[in-house]
Amino acid sequence: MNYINTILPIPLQKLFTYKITEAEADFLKPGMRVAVEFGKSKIYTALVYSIHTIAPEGYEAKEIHQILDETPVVNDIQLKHWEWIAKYYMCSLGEVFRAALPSAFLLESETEIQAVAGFSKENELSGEEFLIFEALQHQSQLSIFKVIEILGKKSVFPIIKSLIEKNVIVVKEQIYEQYKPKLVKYIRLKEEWNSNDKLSELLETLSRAKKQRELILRYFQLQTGKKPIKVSKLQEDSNCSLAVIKSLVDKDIFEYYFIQKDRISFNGKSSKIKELTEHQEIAYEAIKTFFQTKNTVLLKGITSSGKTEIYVKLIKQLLEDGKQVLYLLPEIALTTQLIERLQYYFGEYLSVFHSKYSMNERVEVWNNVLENKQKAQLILGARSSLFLPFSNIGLIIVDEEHEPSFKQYDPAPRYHARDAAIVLANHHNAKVLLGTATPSVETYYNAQQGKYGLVELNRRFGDVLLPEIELVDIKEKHRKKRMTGHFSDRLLEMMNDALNEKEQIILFQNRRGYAPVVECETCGVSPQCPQCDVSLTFHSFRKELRCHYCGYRQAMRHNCGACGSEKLNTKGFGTEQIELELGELFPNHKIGRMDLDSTRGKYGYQKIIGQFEAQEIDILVGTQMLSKGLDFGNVSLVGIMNADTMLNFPDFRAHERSYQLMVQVSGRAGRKKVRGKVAIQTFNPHHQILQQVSTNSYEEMYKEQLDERWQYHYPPFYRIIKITLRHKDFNRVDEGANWLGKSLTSQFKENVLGPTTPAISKIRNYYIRHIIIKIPQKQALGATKTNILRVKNSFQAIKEFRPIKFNIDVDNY
DNA sequence: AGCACGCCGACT
DNA sequence: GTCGGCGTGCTC
Repeated sequence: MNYINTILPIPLQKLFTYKITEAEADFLKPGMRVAVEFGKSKIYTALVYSIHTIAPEGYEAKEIHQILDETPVVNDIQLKHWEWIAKYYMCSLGEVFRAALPSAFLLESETEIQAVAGFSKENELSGEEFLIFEALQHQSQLSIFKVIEILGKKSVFPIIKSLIEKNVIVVKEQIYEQYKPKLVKYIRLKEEWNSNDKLSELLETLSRAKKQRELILRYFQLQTGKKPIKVSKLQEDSNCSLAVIKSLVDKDIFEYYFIQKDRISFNGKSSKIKELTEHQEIAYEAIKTFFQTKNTVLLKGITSSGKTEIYVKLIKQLLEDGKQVLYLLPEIALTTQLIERLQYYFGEYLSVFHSKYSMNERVEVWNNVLENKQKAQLILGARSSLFLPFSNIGLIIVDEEHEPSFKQYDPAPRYHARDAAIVLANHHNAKVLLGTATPSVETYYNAQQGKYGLVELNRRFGDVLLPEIELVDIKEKHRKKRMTGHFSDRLLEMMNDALNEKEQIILFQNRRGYAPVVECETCGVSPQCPQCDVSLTFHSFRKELRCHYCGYRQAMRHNCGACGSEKLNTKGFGTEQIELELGELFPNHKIGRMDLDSTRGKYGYQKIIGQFEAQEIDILVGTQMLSKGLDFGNVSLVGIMNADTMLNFPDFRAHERSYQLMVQVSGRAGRKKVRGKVAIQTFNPHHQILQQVSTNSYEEMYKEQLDERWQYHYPPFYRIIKITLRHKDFNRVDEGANWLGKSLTSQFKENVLGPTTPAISKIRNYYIRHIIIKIPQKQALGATKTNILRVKNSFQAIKEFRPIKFNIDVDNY
């Protein structure tokens, strides 16, 4: 007997064994997909993990339903990498599988019912059964969804069951492959007309059809280009209707044919690579030298120092060596600006992989990488492109290495793309280049320790000076009544200067400080979300209150829900309000806003950037999004509205993050020619991080942060694993968390923190508890994880605790 | 994770 | 008396 072990896209640790025939055993290889029945009625896409002849004990293996691939869609290196991810990040292989494959590869099954021919005892059916029976007389099959619709209720299964028993219907699983190749319709002359002397004969026959004759002539004109002719093109050029073309096809003169088209195609020319400046050249050589002895190199180059040019030169060399290159960057930095720039150099080798791409587009990129096609030699993508089926990577670039968005938080696998990339590169024997102006403390530590090579680039391109940073004390400005709304007189003065010079301005308002909370002036109560432990935020656009955690919304009310007072005040400020204030302060200038709300949709965001680039917008207000990868030549002033909200955020990385964010945002100022200016408004200008930002002292910031990390047992000295418990019943999570806390403490002693209640203690009606486990460097990581899993098992053996949702997040930073 | 099975309350 | 609530246990 032959069997396969398969990975199913579910969070279960085990592999599942299915029976296959001998022929199937010969055909199947690890990495191919099969459709299998799982449970009573569900069909899943499973991935073949191994093929063997060992019969499982204790149960009878089911047969597979169908083989879905001719050749593997996942290769051995990927499987090895998945196993590392599952083990390191403490999740199941199934969860990695689900995250890795484009959703179109995970086919969906849908149950359909069909009538059994010849059933006539209609009077034996109940009313509802009859409804279904009758519907099936008009349609050959019905989906369960339709049945629900017809009966107007959710629990239709008993009725379907009874109909099956009475032999009225049968159930059929309909499987859909979601990927459809895109076909383009072309047209050509039928073979028999394809010679010169036939042409006159042809025109003769059509002597009475003027339009058709014109069309033929136009066709010949187009044909001289020797390229296939699209139907749409012919139609457009000839100005004829489709009917004319169709009648020629009907007359057997033309025929249609189809060519499978890639949705993502590049049409343009690539061009020569720019010469590197002297400093870039030195950095480039240093990187190459390090690569001889180190697998990972950190390129620490200040903003606007031209890191991209160095990447480009490295990529070029790798491509010439016939290697694949993966260029990872945070989603928000994946802007058209950068894509265009790289397309300019590597057009025909480049594919982009992006969550905003459609399912079909993603499958195409996947297949191109799998087949190692020319256009998939360089992949530009966000963290999930790590899962593409590379066979021959030579280099992985992780740009903006410090970006927190490289870490996936939910759902599992909770992996960090930078760290997973380093492991992936090892599997490929490839190199990793981490690039950033502001390395994360962990990475810089690794570089200092000699684990990574370190290359610095401290000159801006064209030797433009770093922006001049000014701290504005708004506490004092408030006291002296020099504030207009949220703007200090100093910031306004600088803005006026810039506008007079016809230069553009970026104002940065951190998302954390976004929430404009409504508060009653009489009793101090502000409206809360009924499902989460947060205040609702006010959105003036729709005059409503919203919860950012669950999406709950309600109309803005005019009196306080607690005391009835009509004195409601909006506290806090967000991008929206800044935009409003700007409208009053600068009525003659165009103002744009960029945040999650204003950039919905695939192009919403490009549109705003486009307008700003074209200098149609003078002042752009925005959140974090603004700090990444955007390059605007005419921006001379950057204003940070309030630096304190981010500094005071309760997280051991708050200071590091604030530093990074402020430096990145400041980097938007004065990228060409003139030296830019940055104004940072704060209540606390003596804060050491602000001082470090204004004097550009990364080293000092790093040392200070590292000291704190050492003192308080944080990474890179200790590793952190965070456990989250969630349940709708407050007492149950509370008891569960206490039990778990005790149990873990008996294992790991003082290295267990908590259980703690997070600042937002309830989301979507689920109460939350956190427990943090710190792991000293000398403590074995693998053994620690095994121990944690053991405790988890005994936790879940207690039946009151079993319904509590249990998440493990390894390296939750 | 889904999903079916099974055992208790509020309705035709 | 049924419908439907969600606790429990299993899935090759």
